[in-house]
Amino acid sequence: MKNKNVSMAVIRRLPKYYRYLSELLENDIKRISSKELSKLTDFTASQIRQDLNNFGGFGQQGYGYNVEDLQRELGKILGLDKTYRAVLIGAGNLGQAIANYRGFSDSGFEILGIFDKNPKVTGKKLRDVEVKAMEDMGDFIKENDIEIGIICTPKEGSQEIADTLVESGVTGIWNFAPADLKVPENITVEDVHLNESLFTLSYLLKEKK
Amino acid sequence: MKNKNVSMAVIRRLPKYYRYLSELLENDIKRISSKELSKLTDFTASQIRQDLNNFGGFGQQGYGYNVEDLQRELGKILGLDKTYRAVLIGAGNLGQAIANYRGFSDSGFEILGIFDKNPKVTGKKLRDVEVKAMEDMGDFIKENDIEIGIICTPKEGSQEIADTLVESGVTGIWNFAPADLKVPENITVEDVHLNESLFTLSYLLKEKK
DNA sequence: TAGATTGTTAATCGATTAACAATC
DNA sequence: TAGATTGTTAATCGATTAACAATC
Repeated sequence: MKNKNVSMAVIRRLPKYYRYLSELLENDIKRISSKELSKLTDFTASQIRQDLNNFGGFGQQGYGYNVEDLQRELGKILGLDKTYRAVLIGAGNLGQAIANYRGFSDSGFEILGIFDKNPKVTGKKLRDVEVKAMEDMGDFIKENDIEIGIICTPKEGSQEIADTLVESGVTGIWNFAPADLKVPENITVEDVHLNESLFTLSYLLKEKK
Repeated sequence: MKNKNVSMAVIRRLPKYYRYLSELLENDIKRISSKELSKLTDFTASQIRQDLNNFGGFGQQGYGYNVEDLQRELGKILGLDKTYRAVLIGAGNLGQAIANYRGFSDSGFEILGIFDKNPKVTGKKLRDVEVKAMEDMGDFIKENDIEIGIICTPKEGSQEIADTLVESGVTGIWNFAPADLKVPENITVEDVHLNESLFTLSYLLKEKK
């Protein structure tokens, strides 16, 4: 698999390919050309072929791509064939929403521990997982081989939480706190900055006037 | 204000500038150079100057930028000086989290109506707003001059909801459903595709091994 | 004034699009 | 086989970085 130096632009398009291929599969469509996939995704056919060829030659001249094969291969490329062990920090509104989000466990992400610093919340259960105190997090991560931390706290304290996660052995962080976390370069952080998304919407609304 | 044809890449950096400038302002820092801002944001100083100059010459040679002025100007550029009237559709986990999210009303977004198709949910209150039946949405939007619709439903039905929103006069959609909504080109859609973010994290984790 | 730093033009880099030979 | 469509190279486009004159 020749997947060296794939640009972030390409990587962020992969989930969309995967989504449409999964839809096609559900609808029992067997084959698709880059041209047809272009209509669905709004990427150009040329770009689609370029993107896919970063990972291998999945198509066939004169035919196109086999939907089932390509979907499965993209799933592998995205790492969806494996399961990840995760903890979630911050059992507020957003944390609860993420913990209860089904699409999440469906994609192979298991939330094994939930932590909150608020004693009023600890002890409660979310999806069969009891909310524990922040102090217990480090040991829990080590004992349970946790790979991913999901930060659903306010920005205050988020850096300290990230530090603890990294010290305890987590390699990836899904960060919903509106802050840029500083982590060693071997650690992956994927941000979901709702504020920034909202501000972008605000800007675009104003411009369209 | 010479803000024609500003690229999306630039626009998506603006909220980050705004966030750091707001932090500097809180810490009573009066001035900042592009070089210093570069250290905070991890964008290059050159890029920062280019970006800002899309909207005007906010700096002063030999001095840098006045934090308070620049923060205020960026707020205006992002449209944060105005309030937006919004409705939210889908009072599930995520919908509740968004409805209760404070940073949201703080940024000038008011959720005036919440709608759900589930009769078990309608009638309940979220943040003083009663959840209404889907059928009432169109009229509510027209009567209350709603500008923004926030879609927090599953992908099933999300396109129909978008259609109703647009028909009723909404001009912007904040979309959390994992689908690409088809809307007329004068309508703005800002997507938050949690699935795609998660898949990207999954991919990156696998690569770092 | 001298030093610092902007605003802006020019150079570079990277990503997208176009073209087409290979081939199913 | 003829038609279709890929994989891949070359051309174009756009975004980032570098450089520096203007100027506070």
